[in-house]
Amino acid sequence: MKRITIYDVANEANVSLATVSRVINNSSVVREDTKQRVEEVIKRLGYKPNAIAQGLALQKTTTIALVISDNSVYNTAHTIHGLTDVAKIYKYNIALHMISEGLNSTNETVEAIIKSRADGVLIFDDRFTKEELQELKDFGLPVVILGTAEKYEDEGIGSVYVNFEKMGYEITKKYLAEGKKDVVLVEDRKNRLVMKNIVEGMKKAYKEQNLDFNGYIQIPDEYRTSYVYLKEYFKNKKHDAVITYRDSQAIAVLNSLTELGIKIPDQTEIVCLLDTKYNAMARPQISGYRIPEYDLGAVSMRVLTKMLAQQEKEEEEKEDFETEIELGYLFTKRTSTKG
Amino acid sequence: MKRITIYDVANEANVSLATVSRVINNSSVVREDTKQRVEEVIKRLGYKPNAIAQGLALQKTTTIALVISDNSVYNTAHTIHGLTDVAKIYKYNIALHMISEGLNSTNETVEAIIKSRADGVLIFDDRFTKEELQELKDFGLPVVILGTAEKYEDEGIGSVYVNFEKMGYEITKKYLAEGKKDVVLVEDRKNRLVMKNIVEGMKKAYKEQNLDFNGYIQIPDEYRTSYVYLKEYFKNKKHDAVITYRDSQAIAVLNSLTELGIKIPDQTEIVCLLDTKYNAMARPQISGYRIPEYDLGAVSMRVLTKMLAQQEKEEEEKEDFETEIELGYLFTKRTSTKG
DNA sequence: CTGAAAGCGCTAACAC
DNA sequence: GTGTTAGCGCTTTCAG
Repeated sequence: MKRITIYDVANEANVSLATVSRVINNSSVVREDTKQRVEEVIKRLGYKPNAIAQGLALQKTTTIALVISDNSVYNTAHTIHGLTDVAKIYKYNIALHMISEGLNSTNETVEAIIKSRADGVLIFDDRFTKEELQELKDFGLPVVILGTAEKYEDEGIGSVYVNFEKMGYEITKKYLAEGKKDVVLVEDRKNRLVMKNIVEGMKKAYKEQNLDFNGYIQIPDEYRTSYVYLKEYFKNKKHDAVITYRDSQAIAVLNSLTELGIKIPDQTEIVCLLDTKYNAMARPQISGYRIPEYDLGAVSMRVLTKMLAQQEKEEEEKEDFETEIELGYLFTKRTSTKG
Repeated sequence: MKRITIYDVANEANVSLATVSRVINNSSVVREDTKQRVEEVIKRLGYKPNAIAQGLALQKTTTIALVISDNSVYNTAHTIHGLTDVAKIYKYNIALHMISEGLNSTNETVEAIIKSRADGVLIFDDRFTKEELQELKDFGLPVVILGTAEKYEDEGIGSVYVNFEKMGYEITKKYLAEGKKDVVLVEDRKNRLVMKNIVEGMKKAYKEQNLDFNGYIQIPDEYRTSYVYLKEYFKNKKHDAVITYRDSQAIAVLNSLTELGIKIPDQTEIVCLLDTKYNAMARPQISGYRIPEYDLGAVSMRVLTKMLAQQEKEEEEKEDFETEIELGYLFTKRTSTKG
């Protein structure tokens, strides 16, 4: 299996490999006729430049390492779509690093990324430690964290996120203003950091009314699905409003309450913070916050490419630009809520 | 930003770079004390072997190109999970190539994969032409196609799939045997090849009873969601059973029928061929075929690694093994079907 | 406008 | 056991 190299086309076209290199890179001024000749040979021989060799010579791979966790992979499709679309525009390749519970750690992933000599890193996982992120930075890799609202500003790490604390605050405040004092949040064990943010927002709203928030429904370990637990839970507890993060939980709440004969939204309202099409398919339809998932990916990739471009520049040319971007969200009222 | 190379550690440890290479590759017999010394230096300097340089020297990258289409990405999470888990075991990296409508073609993707010098290719998209697949093969790349039942045997291309034709045949046959002669299938425009397979299976079942199948409900172009169309459609049409491919369509059918006052499953039964957790959340719960999505990824990656291992062997040592693997499926009866 | 040659970081014979 | 050296395929000065 002999693969065509730049030497082969140089020989065949009676030019030096430098010239071939020039035509495949559209660089400098190659005389039109020799360019034509070389291109003809390239086509005839089916030559494809070896990106690995280019990577070695140029000291850059034009690939971005994308880190996803086995938790997040189940709802990152739109985000990945956005991110790959932008990567395409800037001609970056994507190396997928999946963090799979029990199989590999964030630590090993950092190691793998560094060895791969990716040019930058996009992380969709909130379990990386400061030290691990620092290791990437020390290696000269721009890093963008996606989806969490933690502040990394001082670390020089980019981040693109939705402010779930604010979301939790706003929705709770609204209910409290309506005199509904019993607003609860259903735990999502797969997304602890987001949960923490939401809880903080809700607490803040309660505190403003001089009330204590203690409506965090934690699902005990022995329950595989929240549905099973919730169905039991709601037998004795009534709430003004139930808030969930994931669509499946919102639907579980809906089903539990409906089956217990509780009227939605009259007796209890339901809101899902991470809206999906499935919320609209439930009956009654579940209200939710639509977050810009595609943009989450697209914007973070764009921030990363900017950081990469910045690296290339001379010290005095560097521009200042935003590396922490908060994305908006939009409440979509459906029939699981009133007013 | 000076990065540590193998020379740096060789100097620091007072050995040649060959020795360093030996210890990082655990190869041959390096004396224990020099090994220790080298490892100490590697650690102290924070040296990480450059996978790009290794790739150039070894003529292999230990990366697999994974092709996913913007259509399939929305329901490939489990498959990707399975596939990355196995890749991890065999220490393969994954390069993600997303085919995005309008942004890039299968053609360009083939080009990118070849340039990247990936060692093998996993394709989760049914739009590649024979010529494109051939081009990959001509370059010496083992290819495994994932998810479609087309036959590539003669092309020496692996494939791992679920037999949807059989599924369509079986479910239809069952209904016909019960005397229910009006079974329909709802179109899914995003998955034409699968649709074709299902229709063929259903036709076969009808033909065996000397009946003609003409229950393929095609959604006109002007309808953005099947729900809108179906709700109108079912006003005048009653069927014994409605079959869909995607969960969202099954739920759309369920909602349409319920809202029109049609009793499920008494008047019409609903079956979803690609079962998901959302089917279990609908009320009544939708029956469906559970397909082994995780295994689809895991098995295809395993087949690919076998093909890769085979390449390494001498001609006479090559073993024969299955490169076309049909995965099973399991019908999960819920309340949208009787009997 | 084009060619010669050095170098990117590493591996793998081949010596010693 | 360990060192020397010739590539792997490409880019990029530097001459001409």
